[in-house]
Order: sequence, then C-alpha cells, then structure tokens
Amino acid sequence: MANKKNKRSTGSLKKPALMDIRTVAEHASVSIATVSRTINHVPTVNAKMAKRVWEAIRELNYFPNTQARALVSGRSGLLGLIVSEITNPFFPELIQGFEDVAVENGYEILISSTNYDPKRMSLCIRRMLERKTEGVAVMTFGIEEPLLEQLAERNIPMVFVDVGPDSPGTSVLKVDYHHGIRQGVQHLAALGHRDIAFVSGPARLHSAQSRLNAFSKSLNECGIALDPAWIVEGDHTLEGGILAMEKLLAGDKLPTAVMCSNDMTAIGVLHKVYRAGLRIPDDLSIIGFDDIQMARVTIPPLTSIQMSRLELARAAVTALRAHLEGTETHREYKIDTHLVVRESTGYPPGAMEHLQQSGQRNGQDSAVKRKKV
Amino acid sequence: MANKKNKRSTGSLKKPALMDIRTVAEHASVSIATVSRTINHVPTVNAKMAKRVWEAIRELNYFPNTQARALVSGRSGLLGLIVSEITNPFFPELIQGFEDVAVENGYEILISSTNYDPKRMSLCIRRMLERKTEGVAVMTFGIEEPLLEQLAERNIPMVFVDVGPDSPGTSVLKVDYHHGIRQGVQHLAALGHRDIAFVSGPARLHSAQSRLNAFSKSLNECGIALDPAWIVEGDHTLEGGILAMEKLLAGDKLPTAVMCSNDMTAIGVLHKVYRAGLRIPDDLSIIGFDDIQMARVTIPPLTSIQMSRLELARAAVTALRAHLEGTETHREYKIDTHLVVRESTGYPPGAMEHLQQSGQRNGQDSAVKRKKV
DNA sequence: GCAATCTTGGTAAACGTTTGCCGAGAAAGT
DNA sequence: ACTTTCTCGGCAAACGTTTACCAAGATTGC
Repeated sequence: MANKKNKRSTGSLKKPALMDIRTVAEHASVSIATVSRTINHVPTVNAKMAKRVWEAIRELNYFPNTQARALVSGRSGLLGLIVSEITNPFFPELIQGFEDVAVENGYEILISSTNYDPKRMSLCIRRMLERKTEGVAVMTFGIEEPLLEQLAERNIPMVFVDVGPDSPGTSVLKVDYHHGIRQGVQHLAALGHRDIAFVSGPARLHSAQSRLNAFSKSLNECGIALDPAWIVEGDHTLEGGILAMEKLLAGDKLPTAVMCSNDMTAIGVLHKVYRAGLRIPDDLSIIGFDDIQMARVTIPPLTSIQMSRLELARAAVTALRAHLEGTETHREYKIDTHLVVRESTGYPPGAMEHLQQSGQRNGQDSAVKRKKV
Repeated sequence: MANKKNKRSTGSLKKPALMDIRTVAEHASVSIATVSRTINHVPTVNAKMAKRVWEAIRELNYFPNTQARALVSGRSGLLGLIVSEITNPFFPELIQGFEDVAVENGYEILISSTNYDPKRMSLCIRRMLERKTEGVAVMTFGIEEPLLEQLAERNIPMVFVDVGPDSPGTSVLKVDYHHGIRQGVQHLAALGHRDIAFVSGPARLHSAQSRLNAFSKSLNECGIALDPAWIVEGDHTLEGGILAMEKLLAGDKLPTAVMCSNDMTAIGVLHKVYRAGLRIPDDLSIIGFDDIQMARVTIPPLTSIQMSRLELARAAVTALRAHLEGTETHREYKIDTHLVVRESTGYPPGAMEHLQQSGQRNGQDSAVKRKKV
C-alpha cells in the first residue's frame, strides 16, 4: 500500500486475456473490494476513487460476469416471460412492451415459447428455474398446474393471465373480455345484425373460452339468439380462420357477421371471404380480437377489440416487482378491452340497401355509415 | 462408506430449502462427484448408480444451477441472437427457426433487439458479453463495428448477414438477393412492365442497399431504364410503405409496378393503393420481399421474394457451432432467394386489356394469367 | 485365491463475484 | 499533537458447480 502510486498502470493498452475484477483493480490501483463497491454503487466510495475505477473499466472494456454475480448475490436480474407462440404478432408486441418495462425496472428478460405444446411448456418452466429468473410472467393463456408448483415451491413470484392460483406470490391479470366483446356485439346489433357467428380459439385455452363466453353472454344481453351451428372452433392461426370460414360457408345459412377470437383468425376469415367472392362489409361484417398492428392495413381495415399489450406488460412487471419487494402477496389486476371500429363492419346485406352505392367498394369512400360505440 | 446403505434416505418427502447437488447426493446416498458425473453423462458411472441419482433428482425436483455450472465450466450454453425489431413478422419467424435449431444442438438462446437504435445495439452487445453467450448471430442487417470488436476480442464466434469482417471466428451469411430480385424483375418484364418503382429500406441498412442494388442491376439486365424518381426510401415498416406509396401517387406519372424492400412495406403500399381506389394487380402490380406468413393472405395475396428463415437460422447455428468446435475459422454461407408468384402481379394497365373482365376483381377467378418464373 | 480392472468416494481447487470484518492510513476537528 | 471520523485495503467466506486426483472398494478374470 505504500507503493500504491507506482503500481498504477502507465496506461499501456495491452489487454490481458483474463478480464477480472482483479484486473480492473490493478489497472486502477485500487482493491477489488473498491471496484466491486463502485460497480454496485455503494455510497461510501468517494468520487475520486469511483472515477478512477470507472475509467479503468472503460479502458479495459471490462464488464462484470453476470453468472458469478448472480451466484453469490442470489439475484439473476432476470424476469421470465412465457408466451404461447412467437409467430402470432400479438406476442412480439407483448414481448416488446414487457422488455421495455422490465428494462425500465432494471431487469433483463428471458423469453420462452410453448407453441401450445405441454412438453415445451415444461421445458420453459425448466429454463426459468435453471436460469434462476426472479419472477415469471405466464402469458400463455393456458397453463399446466403441476409444473408451476415447482416455481411456487421456490417462492418465485408469478403472474398469470385470466386465471391462476390465488396463492401468495402470484397475481392474476384479469382481462375484461366482456367489456370489449359486448361493445363489439352491440356495435353489430346496432347496425342491424342478428345472425352473428363466432370463430373461437382452441377449446383448451382458457382465454379462448373466456372470449366465447363473453360473446355468448353479450348476445344474450342484446336479445339475440345463439345458434350453436355458428360457433366454430378455430385455433388462433390464419389457417384456422380460413378453415372456419369454409365451414361457415358450407352451412345452410350464412351469418351476416363473424366475430373472431383473435385477429389472425379474423384475417384468415377475411381472406376466405374474399376468395369466396363476397364483399366486406357489404356481404359480411367481421370483427377481430387483439387489434394487432396488421389490423389497420387489412383490406378493408379490421374492426377489432383491443387489449393493450403495454398495459398487460406493465401490469405484469408491476405485479412481479411488488412480489419481489414483498409489498404484496396476491392481487388481481384488471385489464380493459375496447372496441376499435374500422371498416370491416357495416350494415347487414339487405338492410339499408339504398345507402350502398354499388360501384364503390374501396375504403376511401365507402358509403356505409358506422357508429362509434 | 461402510455405512452407505444406512445413509440411504428412507424416502421422506420433505424437501429441504437448499436444493444442492449435495442434497441430491445425500438423498441418493452417493457422493456429489457421482451426481455431477451422472448429470453430465460421464460414461464411467454405472447404470444402477445413475438410476438412483436420477430418481433422487426427480423426487427432489432438483435441477442444476446454470450459473454455477457456467461459471466453472466456462460454457453458458447460450447462443445470442441480435435482431432489428421483434415486431416485424420476419424476425419472429427467424427467431423461431433459430431457437429450434439451437435447441437441436443443445443450446438455449438469448434474444435481443436493437430497434435500429445504435444505443440499444450497444446494450445488446453488452448483454451478450455479460451473459457470456458462446456465440452471437447478428441478424440486424446493419452493424456497428466498434462494439463488435469487444466480442471478437473475447474470441466469441459471430455470424453476420450480408456483410461482416472476414476475421477468424466470424462467418457471413451471404444472401443472394440478386437471384430472387432478378426473378421478380423478369417476372414483371415478362408481363410487360417497363415502369417499375422501388420502395427501398432505410439507406443505412446494408441489406436494404443490397436489395436496391440488386433491383437496379436486374432492371439493367432486362434493358429497362431506371427512373430515379421511382426509387423512394421506405423504412421497412407499414407506415413507411404507406408514405412511400403516397409519394409515388403524388408524382407526375405512375409506375405500373412497385417492388418493395420487404413485405411490411409492400403491405403498406398495398393498403395505400387500395385507399387510392386503384386495383391490384389491374392498375398496379406489387412485389414484396421476405415472404412472411402474412403475404399469403393479403388481398390480393402478395407476390414476394422468399428468403428462408429456417435456412438462415440453420446456417447461423451451423456456422457458430463450427467455430466453437474449431472446425472452421471463416466461411461464407450462401442463402438463396426466390420468387413466389401470387396474385399481386399481373399485366400492366392498358396491355392486354381484352383479357381483363372488368367486373371481376376478386382473386377466385382473376383472369390475369401469370407466368411462373 | 490372487492380480488386474473398473467404479466410486472424498477431497480440494477453481470459476468471478459479493460482502462482512478489521486494521491502517488520511483527513478533519479540537 | 491528539483524538475522532472516513475511507480503503486485505482477507476470507460464500455461492453451486465441475473436475482432477488418489485411494479404496467392488468386480472380474485367471
């Protein structure tokens, strides 16, 4: 310690292969304790020292080894996000939001997708456990209980969508499907639709069931009878939408409007309708769900029910943080949904025929009046 | 060791809070060395022992701590993937492929997106370094040299798209843009188009430049003059496509075909054309690039140039593995592109008018003949 | 029954940090 | 000049693994 000054590096820039905290300490002529304290912003280290340390870090391009740090501190700085499938545009938008909010809160994220496959789901959980995520958001809309117990056992906070255990350390994001879907149904009813079909999502997905239930309840509220033949099961994919619409087209009677469990399905339906030579919304109205970015540019632009990805992401991270800080044990967060009216919905065929100018089928000047619900 | 048998757990299922390798060893009445060897599939451990160990692991729901393992072994089991933006459907499809191939090869992946922001790019690199990824695929189509040096310094294998250093430990995935784009231009030329516009990507993106160059070269090959006014810069987003088409519409003369630097742009263009009341392909032909899933269901379905995400992903992982195993120092991988003809391309207006039946604008029976190039 | 071979256990070092403790200087106040 | 207060350095333990080593036990071959 007497020769502190002479030990000080002369600034030779040859970088050692080993880039320890030790290397930094030597280079800055301080102890490793000081370097560690500097990096971790311990307030007792004075400004001069800190500056020297940061300079050394910069010169050497040093950065701490996350796993060593996590190992000893017990904090990995990771928040896990389990999604259903990454190729459904809804999820990238969600991931983006989740990442942004997580980073705001000083976390990094670990993404894993289940592809609706229980085997992959267990792999996802395993990853989360192995990488020691501090909290996990399960956004897969269909959960496997037994595996999640392992997370609960280790006291890892979790947040679920729609449905989840009310055990301490877990929160649930309750999406108010009914609000948006009722708006959608009312919108259709106000336009005069009575024959409304629904293309659902996979039956085993809780969120899909919730949407279907909300639809059926909303129909009821509007005093419209539900024809079981017009409930057709899709799978939340483009192909599923196409297939579902094919089934509908093959039926005895065509509905005047189709509501879909998600936008991918709706786009599939839209496409099939186009293929069938029918016009939207003149011959058939379509409503989607999710309001993905693409919904704005379909032809015609898709009326859809929005569920805010950012709100979902923010609530998820907020819930996780609250658990990590021990502020809360269990809470439910309400996530709102609401209708966004675009041009895929209009009067049912036959009604108000006089309002429709036959030659104009492009969106620029469609004569179909719409009512903002 | 004399009392091995008595030490054997009686199967009491109370799980200790600490879930060490030590706990497993005790529970299975073996040494930690044996547990470690079992987990790592060291061949010398015999079947009986291994079975006992696996049972204990199963009973305790034990799983090794990845960071401790990584710390000592120097292998994190992570492959990094840096993408431009996750909300452009091209990338989720790529990520999916990359993950699948990585998992096949025993790796997990760490995704980071730059959002075309150099600051975020440096965060991405930092993450990759901190988490000690064993290799990094830079799929951002626009790279920042100085930061990548840090990866190179640490001998972390890298793979780039289109352009990258030819230094050892890095490979480049050379996408043959020209092949697909020439097919596209030839396809248009064969249909009779001479007035072909191009909506490019962001100028600073190398891949966008390559596409533009390939277009200009292909035009030349077909003996078509390039009108600079018909090269308009987009940004690879939907909005960019809409804006670009607006510019084109505002020009003195309209092209008969528009080729786009990616599908998102093309969909934006498609939408704007629809808004303008023009028909596709009757009034204007459109070709996209990437062939994202959505291209199949646009109205009309989009003729696009495909670049296989799976091929890209597979080549990336293959290259990374080759570097990790020391099999190779530097190599270039060719990635092919090819035209997929759908219905957004047809004869230019005026030409072969007699073939077009005015009333039929739906895809089911469009009279426009197409030629598979 | 003896030697050769194969497995296993115990031990310990290592990976790169964090963190608590204590003593040694330095700076500051009296 | 002497005490008090700060700040830093050195040290060491810990985090949960892997892995090399050697000795001991079990198994096999003869």
